[in-house]
Amino acid sequence: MKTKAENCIRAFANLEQIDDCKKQIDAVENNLNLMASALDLVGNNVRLKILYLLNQHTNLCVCDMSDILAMKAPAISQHLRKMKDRGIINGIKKGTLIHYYLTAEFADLFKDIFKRIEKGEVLKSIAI
Amino acid sequence: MKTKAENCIRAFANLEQIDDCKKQIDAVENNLNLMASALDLVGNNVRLKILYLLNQHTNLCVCDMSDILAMKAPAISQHLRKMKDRGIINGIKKGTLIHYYLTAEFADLFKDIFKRIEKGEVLKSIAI
DNA sequence: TTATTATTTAAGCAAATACTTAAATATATT
DNA sequence: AATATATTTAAGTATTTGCTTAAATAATAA
Repeated sequence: MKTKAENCIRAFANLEQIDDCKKQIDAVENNLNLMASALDLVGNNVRLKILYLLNQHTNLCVCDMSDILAMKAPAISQHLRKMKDRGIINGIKKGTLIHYYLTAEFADLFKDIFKRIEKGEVLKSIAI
Repeated sequence: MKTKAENCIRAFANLEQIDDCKKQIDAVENNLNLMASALDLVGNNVRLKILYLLNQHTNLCVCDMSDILAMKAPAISQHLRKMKDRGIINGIKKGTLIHYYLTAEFADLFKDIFKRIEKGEVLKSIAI
């Protein structure tokens, strides 16, 4: 059944297109939410730097990263927990240290992004 | 010159690695910030849905999207402005309507992401 | 002109975010 | 056992975010 337009009250509104769009979103809504959530997780200065480092080093601990990024350990730890909870990184205990590493699935999903970062192929036009 | 470690005070800390990491980040810091900023912009439920729609339709106006996503027009408008300010979308006036569309640069950067959304190839492991 | 529709802007607010400091926990060393 | 180091957790706070409503602006139609 076709749902009525609530906001587009102009006579020539393309109600069929609006309806099609609703269906298109519906069909992949869960994927869209998952992807948005993943992009949001990675779309943070500190977290992206951590991930960039972990993509090249597999034996970094919290205090290493704390030194590298010039931030307090709890701040780093909280970012790491957030990423670990979401399954994009993992850690193994080495004595009192914990070495963090990227999960294979995430490393694969973001290998192009990392390449672009190295080549400077980010959006030229984007203004922060 | 080698900078001293502030947080890693353990005897066997790998100061050279820490220093290398600092240099690696330094070398691409601007790219990292740009990319994080772009990912953050797109990493929002509503904005990603808008972009997904604009990737398939080039003649949607604010009130269309307002209907499709069941949100008030100002909310949509504010998201659009944010994306327009950052140069990933643009709009052309058609009478009282404004048709929004993706910039070519953004459409190219995110075509893989859109494909993944359609195929359901998002991170399987990620938990929202 | 007046009325209508679409859009933007502004102001206000609740929720989320990212840091801080201080305290708790875990492991290793003396 | 006592100390030291690394990490996490908890609590507090300032900033940011995304929505809401109401008002302003723009363009068209009657």
